[in-house]
Amino acid sequence: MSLDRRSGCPINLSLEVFGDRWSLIILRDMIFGGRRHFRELLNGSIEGIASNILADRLKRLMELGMLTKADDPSHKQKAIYSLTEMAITLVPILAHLGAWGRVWLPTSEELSIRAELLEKGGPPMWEKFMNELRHEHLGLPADPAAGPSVRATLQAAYEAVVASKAQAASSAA
Amino acid sequence: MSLDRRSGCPINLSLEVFGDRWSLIILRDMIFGGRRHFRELLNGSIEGIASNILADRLKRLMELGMLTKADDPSHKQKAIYSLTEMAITLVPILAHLGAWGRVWLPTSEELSIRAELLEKGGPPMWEKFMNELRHEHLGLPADPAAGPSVRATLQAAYEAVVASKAQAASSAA
DNA sequence: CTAATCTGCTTGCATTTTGCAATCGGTTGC
DNA sequence: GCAACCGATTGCAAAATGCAAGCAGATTAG
Repeated sequence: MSLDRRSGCPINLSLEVFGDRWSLIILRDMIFGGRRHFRELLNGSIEGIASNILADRLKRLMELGMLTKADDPSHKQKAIYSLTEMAITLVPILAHLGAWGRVWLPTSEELSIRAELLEKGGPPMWEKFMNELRHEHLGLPADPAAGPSVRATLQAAYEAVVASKAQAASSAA
Repeated sequence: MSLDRRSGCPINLSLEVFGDRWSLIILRDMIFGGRRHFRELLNGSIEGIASNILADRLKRLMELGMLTKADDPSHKQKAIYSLTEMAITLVPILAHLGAWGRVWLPTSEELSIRAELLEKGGPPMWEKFMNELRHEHLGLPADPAAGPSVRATLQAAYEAVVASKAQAASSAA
């Protein structure tokens, strides 16, 4: 379940890590959606991952060093998954990927608003976001002068688009 | 053979385009290796793609608008594949992907030197490279004051590492 | 106390995708 | 003429994926 190592090319090896249909989706939901539990990931992703695939990918991502797993102290049956630094440094790649997809692919408006804001925010916003993730997942100290979190900002923008679309739909009816 | 459209999320849609083990490898070989013909791609990639998979992916990438195909005027049986603007704008993503892989994965030295230079060159180098690709693949005018091509620069660095490794091996024997 | 619900998975099975090797009809260089 | 090369295609085995159901233990609502 580790790397095949078809070649030592950095692009090839990166593809061996998340060049499948689900690994990066899981990481996206953890990073941007703040999901930490199995069921949250299972029911939360709009693409509808199957539970056996999710279990397999979580295991694989742990073996590759992208995730860690711990007991949730509040619930003896809950496992809590955390991003490692290796996964947190994917943020710029996800930002670029979102920006590219927004330009060239038939994205939906409400789901691309986050990508748009993240692109406009640029590297400074990505750095701030990565520091917030380090705080949440690695226990590093939070920036005391931080203001609203990047995730909350993106989420608020998403909800505003959803609300304005609902408004437009109801006034049309 | 077009997009499944599991969701309208930009990251998801990007993954549906090149979130498999081969599509991005083919694009890498066209972009960085300058390959334009079926056989070049078949025999050129160190990962060893199978001919049926290559044929399938070329077809798929054409349907998605990432590649075009034309007759090679010098040979009635040769087809020449070209990158579209959509594919050329992947250069920054490939650069980030290479940089990430170089940090976190067991890359080989000779194959990661290109990623290192591309990372050091930053956005200005990426832009120059993209313009060179636009000249090669889209027929846009070349920058008259350009100097050596980015691809040639990267290739020379790769060959220098290979040569120095061969030197070290022979002096050890 | 008890029943329903929730927890992170696992199992069995059908379908789809991939990988491998051989091959094809046509073109080209010698 | 003939070997090498062109972009594929075919047949088949192996692996990955998708789907629905189920599992044992923990928790919670009534």
